Amino acid sequence: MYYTLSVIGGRWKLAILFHLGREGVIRYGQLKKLLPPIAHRTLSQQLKELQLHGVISRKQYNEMPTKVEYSLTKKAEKLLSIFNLMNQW
Amino acid sequence: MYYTLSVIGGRWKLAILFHLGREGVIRYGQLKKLLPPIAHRTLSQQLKELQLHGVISRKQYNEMPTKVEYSLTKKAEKLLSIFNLMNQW
DNA sequence: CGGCATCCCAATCGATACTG
DNA sequence: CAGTATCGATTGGGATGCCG
Repeated sequence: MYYTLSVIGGRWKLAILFHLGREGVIRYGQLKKLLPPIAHRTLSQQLKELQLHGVISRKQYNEMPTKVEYSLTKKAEKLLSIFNLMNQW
Repeated sequence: MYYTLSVIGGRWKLAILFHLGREGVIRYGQLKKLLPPIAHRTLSQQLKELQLHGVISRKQYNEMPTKVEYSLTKKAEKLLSIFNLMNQW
């Protein structure tokens, strides 16, 4: 319960998870466009925290220019029902 | 969704709602004992915010010494299923 | 007993700039 | 394109003390 809040409780966490849920796989830049006016540093940071909590996964392609894709993990998908309840409330 | 988080997102909000759910009606001092090491000012503040969001109700008795009781509103009871999901997650 | 005001520190987040 | 470092502004909440 407190754990759950610690995972989704950040300023942008819900929005990030929500968009990942809708888009499936998404690149960093795309995500940033969906979330204005989030700051670059802030998005990176929140993504990193979500990774550490194991709710999103990160896939990096070593091309130039860089390409990084994010998606939800299985663990995160179980959160979706909580989001639904929140929406209804 | 963001609204829900804004209501329950405080440092102690979940704990307060949780205890109110278990105890039903509870006095300020009792609640404080259940929540150490919360600061006096902090508890007052969080309770006030919860009131403003309409999830708890406050009943004051004009006795000496003062007596104030808190309880959940109907609105708050609908949150309980969300808490359950969070617990399972 | 419970609420409110004041002061203050720590965590959080944004703006900006540099890196590969 | 994406990540990291630095700095500054904002904010949440803790300590303390006064009030009815």
